[in-house]
Amino acid sequence: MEEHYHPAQVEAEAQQYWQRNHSFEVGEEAGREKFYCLSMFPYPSGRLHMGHVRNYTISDVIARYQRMLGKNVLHPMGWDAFGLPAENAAIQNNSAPAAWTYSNIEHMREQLKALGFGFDWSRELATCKPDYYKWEQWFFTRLYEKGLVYKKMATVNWDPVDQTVLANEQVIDGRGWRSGALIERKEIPQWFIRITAYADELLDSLDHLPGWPEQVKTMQRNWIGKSRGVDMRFELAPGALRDQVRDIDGFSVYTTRPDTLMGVTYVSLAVEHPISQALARHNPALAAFIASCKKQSLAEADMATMEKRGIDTGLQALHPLTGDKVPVWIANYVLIDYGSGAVMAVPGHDQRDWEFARTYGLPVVQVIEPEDDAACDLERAAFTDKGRLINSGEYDGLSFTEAFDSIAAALAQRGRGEVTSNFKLRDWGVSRQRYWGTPIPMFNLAGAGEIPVPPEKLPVLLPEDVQMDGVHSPLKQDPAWRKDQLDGKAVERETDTFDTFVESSWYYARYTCPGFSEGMLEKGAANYWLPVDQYVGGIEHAILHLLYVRFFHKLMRDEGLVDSDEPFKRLLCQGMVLAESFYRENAEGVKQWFNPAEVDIERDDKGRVARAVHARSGEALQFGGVTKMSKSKNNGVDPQSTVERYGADTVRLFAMFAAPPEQTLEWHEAGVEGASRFLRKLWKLVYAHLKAGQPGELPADGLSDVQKDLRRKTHATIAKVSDDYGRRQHFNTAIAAVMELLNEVSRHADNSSDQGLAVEREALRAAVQLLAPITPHICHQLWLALGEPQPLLDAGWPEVDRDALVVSTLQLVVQINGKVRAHIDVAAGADEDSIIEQAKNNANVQKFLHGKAIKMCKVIPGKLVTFAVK
RNA sequence: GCGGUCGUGGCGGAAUUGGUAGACGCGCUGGAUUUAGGUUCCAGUGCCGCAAGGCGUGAGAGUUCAAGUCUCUCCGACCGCACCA
Repeated sequence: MEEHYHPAQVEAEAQQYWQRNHSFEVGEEAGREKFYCLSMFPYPSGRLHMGHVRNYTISDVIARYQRMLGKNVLHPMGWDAFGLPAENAAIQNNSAPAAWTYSNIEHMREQLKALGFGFDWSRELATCKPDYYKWEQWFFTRLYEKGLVYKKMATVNWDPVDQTVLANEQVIDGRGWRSGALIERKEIPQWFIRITAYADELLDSLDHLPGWPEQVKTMQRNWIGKSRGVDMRFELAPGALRDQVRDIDGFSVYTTRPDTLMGVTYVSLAVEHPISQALARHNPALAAFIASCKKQSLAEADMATMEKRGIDTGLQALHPLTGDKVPVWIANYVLIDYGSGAVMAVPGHDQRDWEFARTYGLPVVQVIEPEDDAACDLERAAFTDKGRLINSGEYDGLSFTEAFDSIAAALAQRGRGEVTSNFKLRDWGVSRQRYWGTPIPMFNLAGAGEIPVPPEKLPVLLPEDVQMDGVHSPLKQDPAWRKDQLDGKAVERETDTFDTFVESSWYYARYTCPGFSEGMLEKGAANYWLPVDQYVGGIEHAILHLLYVRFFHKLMRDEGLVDSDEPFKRLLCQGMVLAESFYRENAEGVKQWFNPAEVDIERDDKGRVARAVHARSGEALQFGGVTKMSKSKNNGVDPQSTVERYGADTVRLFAMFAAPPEQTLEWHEAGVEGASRFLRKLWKLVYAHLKAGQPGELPADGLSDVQKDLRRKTHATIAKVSDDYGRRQHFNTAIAAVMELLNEVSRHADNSSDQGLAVEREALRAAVQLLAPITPHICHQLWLALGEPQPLLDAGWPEVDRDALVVSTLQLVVQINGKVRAHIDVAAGADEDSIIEQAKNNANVQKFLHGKAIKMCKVIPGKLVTFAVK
């Protein structure tokens, strides 16, 4: 064994060993417990970032730990290869998205290998390859046959100058990012998958996912947004304007608060509502209002925070119970996609309606009063709590529940409404007007209608050798590509491509049989490995991706492809990676950001940052806070250069040590150095241990107290670390526990006897095994150095020797009125009375008990003795 | 705006079931060794105080013998919001 730790050499040797032995290539083994560990596959953006490193280190640690427990572990990797950035890069570099993507994959694969992740590379897949997207296309046509796919008009961001559709991301302050033109909303026909048909199941089966974080399940529940309410019908009142909406005689409204029905003072329609559209054809003011709304952002966050505006249509509707006339308005905050695109406005009891009514001078009527002493002043705000009805005629005095039922019954009796459930969840629009994606496998017919592309014509190939003009999709620019024949008739190919969430909704299943050419999934393999036992990925995917995947799994189940109901048993959502940011402001107030690697920090004697200075120029810089690593703040730390400098094990160790996985992680160079220092120390301890001689057999008894203490620490550490890996998934505390163990080894070094060496050997052997999932390279080498016959990967997990944990005395805390006043050592088996006696005899305890009456005295076994005195 | 999460020393964090707040690491201070493989080792380090002790987990209240942990109100930061992935 070398005296000094040389990470580059150690890591190259370990990686060569794994590669030579195909250590991570696995197959189905009947009768052996399997474990499928999956991390979210990366978008091949060009270089690995620290978020990737964190993600894959977490899943690698879990996979290696499960393997050491003896399981058959699948840990695959692939590429989420379609998407917008490839198109942008292609334009910039004047290359094709495919070429750019493939070269990024090559580079990133090497970066991943350098980090020593134990992936089964034989199963690697890329979603932009026809043998992958072919089955996605096939599956879509199956869904079409089942009626789970349909086409409808939907809104997109339209750049009127470039004549193209933009993603929300490409709209900045309401303008196109290239043209700078004011963006308009435009309705175009698009394909949808009927996720709402599975809304109830997606909601209900959340209750059967104990391995998912509660917050993710809550977010999904709220996103699905099931509510119970009443769907009711407002007839239009007779009047002059009725002619303009001749074929429409009313509209429906959904509300979860039918108890407030007597407080309705107007109704509001969405801009896209058929009545709004019809009236606008005759009314220039309405048309102008609608046109101005079309300039608004599509993003819901903007919709919710924008100024609420509206316009009176002049039309009136009839209240479904009283028959009173209420004015019909058009308002910019009414969503066409939720409910029926119309809302009944109750300004007294809905804050948004209240603000709208205040702005436009509409009446505010109170129909609910508080049941408790809650504040209710309709001059200041709406009263939105549930309460008791007033000013509601025959319903006065009813509670929320009573009023809900009575009013719903009255509406039903008149044929004006019924109790229904409603979902916030909307069907999944999968059409994208872009080139670099899976072509949607549909033929559009000359007149109207469409035909799914038959299986023998799949895949619909995406041409890879294209020129990007920077604005339009090459598919849409190429009339020849569109043309096809079906049964001798000319048909036209759909030129839209799929949302990339479609590819990422089933890749986990395809990993079980990536080369299968006879179908989407090979059932034997899929059902051996699925469901995934552990999924690891960013919290930013908590809703969309994770909901679409769950939906797809159920679709595949109903197609007979998989047996399970849910794709992922256990889910871990890791936090973001942050770093310090530094900038200098120039005379125009423009900030120039400097990478932390170029900044020297001067500290005061308390260790606080006193001054930050640009290393090369010596210029003073401003501190921009600790924020998410990003291009815009130039605070990304490059994994590759960090690996080259410190080694992969150090990078992995720091990533796991600096925070528990679900929290944000602050990347600090000094912390990385600390991790590196620890690995050198570990190496040195093993080296010194081996130099001291051969250990003897570990004797059954006759150990010194110091030796017993070290054995106790060793086995307590094994127990703690196993729990941290398996149940808690808190790897930072696992590492801290091993650090404590090694601190004890170096403090109480007793390598002068065979017996002492044996105890030390046991501790070091355990430490190497316990760290192996996190720092596999150095542990691989140290394990060999310790002369172990089996490779570490398959050496198993250390077992706790319960006998080593036995203690003869315990330290208890003595509290008086909740304050710690003494520590006492008591015999392990002591009874309560003698413990209390011993506590009372303690000098400091006596001082605090003196002259006081003991009101209460209690022993919490193994922890403390507490007195309450007066 | 809606939904979710989080606020603990100079910093990252620990405290797992209401029971010793600050494990482990970074930084800093002092000392020793060595000036070459990004040294190493020892001691100290929440704040106030000579000490006894007091104070202390974003702010304010509450429950309890006991609250970082439970409840309520408020403040701040972050994530998601359906065409970024």
